[in-house]
Amino acid sequence: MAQLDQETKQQEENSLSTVYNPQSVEGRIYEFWEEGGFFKADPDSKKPPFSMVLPPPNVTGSLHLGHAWDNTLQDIIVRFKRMSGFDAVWVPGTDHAGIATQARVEKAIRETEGKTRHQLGRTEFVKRVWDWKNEYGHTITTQIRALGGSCDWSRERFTMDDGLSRAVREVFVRLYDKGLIYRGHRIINWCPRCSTALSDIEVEHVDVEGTLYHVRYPFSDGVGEVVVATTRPETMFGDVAVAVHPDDERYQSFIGRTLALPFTDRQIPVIADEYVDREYGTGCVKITPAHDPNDFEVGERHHLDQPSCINLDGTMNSLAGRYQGLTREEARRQLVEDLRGSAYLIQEEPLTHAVGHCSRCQTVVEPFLSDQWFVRMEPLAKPTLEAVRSGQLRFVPERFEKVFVNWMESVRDWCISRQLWWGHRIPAWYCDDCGEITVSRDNVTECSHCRSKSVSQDEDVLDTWFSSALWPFSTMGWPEETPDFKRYFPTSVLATGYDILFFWVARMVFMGIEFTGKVPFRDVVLHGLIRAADGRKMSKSLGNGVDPLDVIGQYGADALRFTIANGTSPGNDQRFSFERVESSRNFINKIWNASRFVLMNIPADFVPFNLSKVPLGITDEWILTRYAETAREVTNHLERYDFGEAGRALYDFAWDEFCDWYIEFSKLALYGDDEQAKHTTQTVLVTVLGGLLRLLHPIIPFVTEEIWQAQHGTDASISVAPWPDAKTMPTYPESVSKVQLLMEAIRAVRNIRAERNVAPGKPIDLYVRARDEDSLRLFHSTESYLRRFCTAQTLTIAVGMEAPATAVTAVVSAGELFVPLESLVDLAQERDRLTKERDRLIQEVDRVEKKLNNANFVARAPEAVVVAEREKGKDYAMKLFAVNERLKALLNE
RNA sequence: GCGGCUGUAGCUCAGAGGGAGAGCACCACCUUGACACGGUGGGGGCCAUAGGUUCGAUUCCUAUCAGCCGCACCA
Repeated sequence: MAQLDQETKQQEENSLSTVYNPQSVEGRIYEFWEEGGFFKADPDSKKPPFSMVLPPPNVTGSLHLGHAWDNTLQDIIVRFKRMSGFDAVWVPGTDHAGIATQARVEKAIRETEGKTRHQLGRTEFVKRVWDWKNEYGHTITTQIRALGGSCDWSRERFTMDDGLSRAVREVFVRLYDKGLIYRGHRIINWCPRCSTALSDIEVEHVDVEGTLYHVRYPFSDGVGEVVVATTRPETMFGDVAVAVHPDDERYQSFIGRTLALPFTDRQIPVIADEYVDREYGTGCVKITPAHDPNDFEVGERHHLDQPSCINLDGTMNSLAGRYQGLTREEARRQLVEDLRGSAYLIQEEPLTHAVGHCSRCQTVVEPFLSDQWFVRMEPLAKPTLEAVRSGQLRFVPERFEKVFVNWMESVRDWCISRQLWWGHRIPAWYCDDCGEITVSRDNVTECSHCRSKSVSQDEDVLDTWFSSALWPFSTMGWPEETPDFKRYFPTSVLATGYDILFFWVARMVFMGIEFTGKVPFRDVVLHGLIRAADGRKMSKSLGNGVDPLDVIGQYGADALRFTIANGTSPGNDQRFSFERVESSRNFINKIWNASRFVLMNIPADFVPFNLSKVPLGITDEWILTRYAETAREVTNHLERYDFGEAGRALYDFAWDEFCDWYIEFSKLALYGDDEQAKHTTQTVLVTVLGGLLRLLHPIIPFVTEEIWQAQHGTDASISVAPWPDAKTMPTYPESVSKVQLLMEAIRAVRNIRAERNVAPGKPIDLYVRARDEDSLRLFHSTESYLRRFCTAQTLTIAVGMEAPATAVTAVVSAGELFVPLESLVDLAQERDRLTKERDRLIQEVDRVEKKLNNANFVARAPEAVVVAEREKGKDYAMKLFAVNERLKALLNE
């Protein structure tokens, strides 16, 4: 045992290990890349530029599979472009993620010191967040490295960097000056738990089982009543009116009368407004302007008060009388009970309705009336829609254009102020003396209107997406006209998940157009969501999340990347399963071992032939052709962002054709006596492997680099090796069809062996009846392959030979193969076999004949299709004839 | 309500106007001088349903059914 261990160890030291071990490779390779500066862009380069920005992840977050997905796709793109001769830059960076980061640091401080942020004070708290960022802010960028991301780290940015913060202020001031940013007293979405305003898209509408309460509001004079229907009775303390439709005949006489609001001493009028739907509920709507956006508008029209009855923390205020201090939920429960008891409540109707929830913490959002900052969207949306319609912005897959346009067309003003401490503070100062607002790029010490020194800055910060929206140009140095900005903006491609199409992509587009006059990227590549193996969303609460770092640790980054890339079909979700990662790992191991084989069979001082100057065998020509075709396909797929298809083409070529067939074919020459043929084969092996590695490199960068190093020494990196250019590669279609015939024959014999339980190693006598002179030449020229792959001790090839007695027959396109068996051939079994084959062929022949007999088909189908169909027909007919002959012979025995 | 996606082998999913594919699983055989994370051979599918376009539809169009996702909501 000890000896064996030692042997294995020695073996590993001497040559590449038989099992690829990513853990011992990937870290070293990434360091090599980073130290070599291979990913650094060069603005002075003569190459054409290609640029991308990384969607900035949360600086204090850690990598999840969604990141892994778009990072992998982006890395594939940028590596492909870099190898294709572009000065490619991929700008990385992180996002300050206002709410998430603040909440996280608050929690940490609460747990360690038992203090709230208010106890620490704003300055101290912000300092703590920076400390946190400095300590944990490298986690995610380290993880992107572990994944193999070929980012230009010298250009790394953070949304709260000085430069980017300057860009934020510049944008704010310019929009304010143009009237595109304003401060307004409006109903916004308020999250009582995060205690901040949210934008419309940060609210998720979830269907909830609720109740429609029918509540009696008596008239003040004691004569009669109206019945209002509401899902939120607790807001009645903020009611200022009850509205009915002006044309509603039932309620004409009510309009203008006064109601006594139950449980209060307040009197509210009945008003008429067309907003009311006569069909819904009772046709009487209580109007609560401070707690409902529609009511707010009704209130504005009728110049009504806007009293709030709920505090920012979600509890009831003094207007709610004895319910003061209760939470919204408790107040509702209590109130409903009291209403029941007091006979105000006349009906409770179950109702499913959509209720807004905070997308971050799932708390029910409170529509709240407050002063907030908004971006006026209409003037920004217009040029954006124009850019999409004119094709300056391309979506992959296309269908997202429609989604994007729909959203843009109906977008409402964007609430950008957040009641947080972590973020870009709004550059607006209020004057205590004249009450005017001063908005400025620089910090303000005196009011620009009245010169008063008594000014104070707005307490709020901006929505994190406000700074993310500037990312493609703020990272390039804007508003300065830096060399990077001039060369790399607008960027070439943006790749991200469709879940942030509105949050991020849309906003980058209109900000880009507004401030640079350009769409910030040409192509938007959108991928879906990674789901758990059972198809459910991965989530913390379900505990079914998979940590990409665990996957990398277990299987290697390449396996994860290959899995994700191969699972990508444009715009669709994919399920993650370890079975698929395993199969990727196996593929990588296959590449590793194929490479080992090639390296083992090439002398250290090997000088390859010039393949255009030496005679090639048909298998050489075949694999070179298939290599060229694969290179062309993969290139096309990558250019169209068809990552899954690219991966599949490579998988099939590498495994089925290069490994299973060519490497096996090559052994004949490698272990043979013909030095010239051996050298040719070695050259082909090296050529195809080298090309294959380069084609694979964007998807699985580590293993391909490791092999490349073993093959070429350590001076250069495959990451900057030239992309295989299919246009310059010769192809040999004739050899391809010949090798196909050869493979068909080999498979047929293997099939006979398997069916007849003839051990693969057991030699047979093989008789080959060639169909014609061409086939005869083919079989003769491939004799050595037939012998080896059929394990034939004797091989007899002829046209028109007599079938040997007691032989099993296989009919192939180039002729018939006879394998005489020592044991008696079971005639019945053989007849069954051939009869099955005959039936299949008859079907095929019928199908083809039907087609060819159809005059319309021959007249209207493309010439090539008709020709191909005729060829097929001939092939089937010949095979059928041969099978029938053989059956006849068997019946005579 | 409006919009979109998905429905193909037991499972997960590709695919393309002209002979149904992969991975995993399954069956049989094989340690053959790169690889058992391997090799060889094999079984398995009216490509959701109904119409239409077409010489030809699993693929394009329409409708239906089923599942999923956005957006908008009348309390």
